[in-house]
Amino acid sequence: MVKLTAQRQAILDLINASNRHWDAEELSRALGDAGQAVGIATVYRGLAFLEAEGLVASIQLADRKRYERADKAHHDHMVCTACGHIEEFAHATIEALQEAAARERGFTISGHQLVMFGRCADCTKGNNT
Amino acid sequence: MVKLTAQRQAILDLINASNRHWDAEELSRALGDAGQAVGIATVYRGLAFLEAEGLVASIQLADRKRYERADKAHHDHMVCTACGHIEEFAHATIEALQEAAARERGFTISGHQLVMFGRCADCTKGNNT
DNA sequence: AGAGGAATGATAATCATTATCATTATCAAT
DNA sequence: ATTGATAATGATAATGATTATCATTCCTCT
Repeated sequence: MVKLTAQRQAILDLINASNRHWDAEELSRALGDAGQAVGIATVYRGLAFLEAEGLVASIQLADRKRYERADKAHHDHMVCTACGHIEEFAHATIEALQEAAARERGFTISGHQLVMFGRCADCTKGNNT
Repeated sequence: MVKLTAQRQAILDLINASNRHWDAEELSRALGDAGQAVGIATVYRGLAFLEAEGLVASIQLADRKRYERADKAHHDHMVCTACGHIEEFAHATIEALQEAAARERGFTISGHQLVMFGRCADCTKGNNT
């Protein structure tokens, strides 16, 4: 079984090269621009594979799924509804309380997602739409 | 401007009548079964209106949006990935910590969503798929 | 070199949601 | 009650992200 193919490696490299939160199409386009064209279907499959292997992480937003590096400590996200900026934050206490709440209810949690929506610092000041 | 029409009232009544988390199609089907047929497009528009008015609340899951009563204290959700059961939980401390984290970063939060995924108590015991 | 199995890529299909548009209902003023 | 303006409805088409299909290509092992 092959697995980490050239295309998947290219996707992974691109994600690892920054702190961006990419969607599938952005990745396909960026790879094309870099001379390493990868079909959109392959990008989707590659992302599913990379995520299953724990090599990339993702957040499910309302409209699309976005992927980011996995080699960071666990964190959650604040999404600016004005400019799209995504900011990360980690909070050990919140994590611990979540787990406790799940345990109390007999839930075996396999994951969670906390997303806060609002206006980032810049947009709060600048009065963006 | 009219607003709370018969169809919207019917949607609202149905949602208020239980603790279920409905998606648009379930609502349309249930209304049809109850002799009060409402077109699917009207259900979507009605839900958007009702949510904008604060009359219903929603959670955005990976695949679809689900609506529930708004006349409950704020709470978050645990979703069972085996049976689909949705359980609610409220945690004032988590809420407060979230707000503090946002404030620290200059974020003006307008909302948030915390969803935990895993197996509910029954499915953990019963070994469902 | 050839076979078997997996990955790729172009494209069709799917599915939730939104847009379109003709028709109908509602409200206010006559 | 009739008209007119405005908004809502419902059937259906369109959209957009994601997944499935399938012929072709690529590995890897023999």
